[in-house]
Amino acid sequence: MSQKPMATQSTPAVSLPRHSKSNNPNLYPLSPTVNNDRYSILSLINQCNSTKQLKQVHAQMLRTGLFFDPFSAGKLITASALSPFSSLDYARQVFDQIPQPNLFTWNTLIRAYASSPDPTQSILVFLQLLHHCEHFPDKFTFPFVIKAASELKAFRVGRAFHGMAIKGSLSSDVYILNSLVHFYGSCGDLDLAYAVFVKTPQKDVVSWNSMITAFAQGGCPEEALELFRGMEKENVKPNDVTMVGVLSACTKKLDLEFGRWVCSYIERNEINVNLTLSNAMLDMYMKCGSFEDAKRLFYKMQDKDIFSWTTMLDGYAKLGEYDKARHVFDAMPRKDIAAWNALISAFEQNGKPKEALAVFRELQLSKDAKPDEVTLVCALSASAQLGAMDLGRWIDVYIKKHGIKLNYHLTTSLIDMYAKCGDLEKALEVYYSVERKDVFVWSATIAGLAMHGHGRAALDLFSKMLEAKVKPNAVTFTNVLCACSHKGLVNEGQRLFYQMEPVYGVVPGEKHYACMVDILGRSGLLQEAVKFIEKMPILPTISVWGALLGACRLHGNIELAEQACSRLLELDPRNHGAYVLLSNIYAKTGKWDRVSGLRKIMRDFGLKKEPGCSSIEVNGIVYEFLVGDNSHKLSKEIYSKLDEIAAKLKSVGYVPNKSHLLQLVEEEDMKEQALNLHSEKLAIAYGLISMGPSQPIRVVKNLRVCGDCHSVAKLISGLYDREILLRDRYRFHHFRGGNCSCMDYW
DNA sequence: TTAGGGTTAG
Repeated sequence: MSQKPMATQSTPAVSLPRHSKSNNPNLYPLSPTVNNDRYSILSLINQCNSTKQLKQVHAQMLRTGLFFDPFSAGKLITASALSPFSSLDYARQVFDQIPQPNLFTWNTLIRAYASSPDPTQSILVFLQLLHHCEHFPDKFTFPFVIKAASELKAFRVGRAFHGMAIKGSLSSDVYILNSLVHFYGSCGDLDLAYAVFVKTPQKDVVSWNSMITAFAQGGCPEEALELFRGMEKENVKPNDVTMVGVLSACTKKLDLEFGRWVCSYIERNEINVNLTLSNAMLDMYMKCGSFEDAKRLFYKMQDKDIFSWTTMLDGYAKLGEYDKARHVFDAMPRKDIAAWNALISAFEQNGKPKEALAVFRELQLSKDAKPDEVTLVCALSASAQLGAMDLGRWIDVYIKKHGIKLNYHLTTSLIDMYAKCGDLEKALEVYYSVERKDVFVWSATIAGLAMHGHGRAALDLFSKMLEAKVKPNAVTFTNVLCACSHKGLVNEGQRLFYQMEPVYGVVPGEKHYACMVDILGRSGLLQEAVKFIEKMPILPTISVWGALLGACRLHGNIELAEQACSRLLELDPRNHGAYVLLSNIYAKTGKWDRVSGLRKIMRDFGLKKEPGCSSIEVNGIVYEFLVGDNSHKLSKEIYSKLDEIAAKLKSVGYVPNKSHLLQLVEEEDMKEQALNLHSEKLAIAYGLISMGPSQPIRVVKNLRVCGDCHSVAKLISGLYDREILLRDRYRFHHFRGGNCSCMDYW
C-alpha cells in the first residue's frame, strides 16, 4: 500500500509547477493554451471506451500538465475506476501519481473499491484519506465506505464510521442514514437498523427499501410486509427495488398467495420490471411451489441471466426432476459455480451421493468454474454419505493446498466426513484445530462421538460446550440424546430431555421425542416408553412409532409391536420398514403363519423390502455389494474367501443364528441368506483380499446390520486379527480382537 | 464544476 503523496517519481518530467498557487485549491494555474486544451481533453475522456484509449489521454494530460489540475485528474480517475471497461489496478496507478488528490478523487477510489471484489481496499484508502487529505471525509465519502463495511459485514468498523459521521455533523444526511440501515441489516442487527430508520428525518423510497430488504433478509418477512403497507400509508411510491424486497419476504414466508398479489400489484402500478425483478418473481414462484407460473415466466422472459437459469435449474433439481435439471444446466450459456452447486447439492441432499460426486468430478475436468466453499461442503457431505474416505481426504488436502479458509460450515463438514467415514481420531483432530467453535462444530463432534458409541465422551463434550458459553440448539440435543440411546444412558437422557425447554429454551421436536422413546424402549422400559408417548404434547410421528417398534423387536414384545405397527401404518400405509420389522418379530418368536400373512399383504400392496447394500472403498473407488452379488470382477476370489471364513468359523464352533436366518420376508432373500451371502459379509471378504493387513476394513451398510453378520464380524476381527469398522443406518460398530465397540447393545 | 444510498440463486 503506497502512501500519499508519492509516486511522483514515476511521473514523466514535466516543466509545470506542482503546487497550486491559486486561491482556489481546485483550480490549477494553467497556461492559456492548456486551458483551451482542457475542455477538449475532458470530452475525450468521456468518449473513451477502453483502458488503452484512456492511457493515451493520460499521456496527453501529462504532456500538457493538465494531469496536475485536480479537477481533470478526478475525471481521469472516475473514468478509469468506474467505467464499464474499468481497471481498478490502473486507476490505482493513476491515483498514486496525483500529487494532491482532492476529496472527490479520494471518494471515487473509495467508491470503486467498495463495490469491487476486495472491499477491504476501500477501507484502507479511507484510512489513508484520514491521514493525508486536508479535508475531513464528507457526505459522499461515508455512503461508500459504509457500503464496504456492509460487504465485509465488518460490524465494528461500520459502527466506527457511524460515529465519525455523527462527529462530522453528517448524521442527518439521508444517503448516509440509508447506507447505515443497509449496513446494520447486513450485519444482522435489525434493532440498530430499525433505530436508524425511524430516526431518519426525511425518509425517501430508498430508506423504506433498505429497511424492507433488511427485514426480508434478516428472517423477519412479516415485518418487511408490514413496512410495505406502512409505506403505502405514508404515500411513498414503491419502485422496482421495493418490489424485489417484498417478493423476497413472500419467498421467505412461502406465501404464494401474497406473492401472486405482489405480481399483480407490480402490473397494476406499472412498476418497471427489469431483469432483477423478473428473477425475484421467478424465485418466489419456484420457492413457493408454483412451478408452472415459474416456467411460464421463464420462457416469457426476453433477457435471462445466470440467476434466471440457476433458479430454474435449482427448481427442477429440488423437485427431483434430474433429467430436466441437467437439460437446463446443459443449455446454460454460461455456467458459474452456483450453477454447478445447484446440481451437485440437489443430488447430495436427495440421497444421491454418487451422482453428486460424478458432477463434482465433471466440474474438476471443466474449465468453467472453480469449486468454492459450497461445492466442497456438498462434496464432503456426499463422501460422508458414501463412506468414501479417500475422496474426503483428498478434499481436505485440496482445501489446504488452495488456501481455502475454513469457515464453520466447512469445518463441520470435515468433522462429519471423518466421523462418518470411521476415522474418529481425524474428526477430533479437526475439532481441536478450530480455535472458535460454533454450535454446529460442537454438535457435529458430539454426533461423531455418539455414532462411534462414546456416549460418555459425547456428554462430556456437551458440558464443555456449555462451559464455552455456546448455546445448544435442536440439533445438539438430537445428537446428545442419540449418544444416550446408543449407550443406554437412561437417566442422563431423561434429565437432559426435561431440561431442554426450561433451561436451554429449545422446544423438543419429533426427533427428540423419538430419541426418548428409543432410550426408554431399548433399555427395556417399554411401558415407560408407552406412557411417554401418551403424554406427548405433539402427535406421535412415524419415527416415534418406529422407535417403539424397534424396541419391541429387541425385547420380543409382540402385542405392543402390533399396536405400534398399526399406528405407524395409519400414518404411512406404504412403510415397508414397519412390515419388515413386525415380520422379524414374528419370525423371532416362531409365528410363521403371521410371517406369511404379512408377506402376502406386502405383495398385494406391491411393497418391497429395501435391498441391503454394503459399500467399501478400496484405493479411492467405492464398491457396492448387494445380497448374493457376483458382479465384482474378483467375485470368484471373494466367494472362496467366504468359504475359507466359513470353515474357520466352523472350526471354532460357530453355529449360524437360525433366527436371523429365518427373519427375512422375501423368498429370494431367504435363499441367499441360507447361502450366507449378506452384503456386509461380501464387502468384508473383499476388504480382506484387497487391502493390506494393517489397514482397517471400513464398510458402510444402508440398513441396520444383521445380527448374524454382527457375530461373524466379531469372530473375523479376532481370527484374522483385523480391525473392521462397520457403519450401519444408525451407528458404527468397531470390531477388534473378537469384540464390538457397541458391547452388543444396539 | 464533477458523484452518492437500496436489488434476486448457492
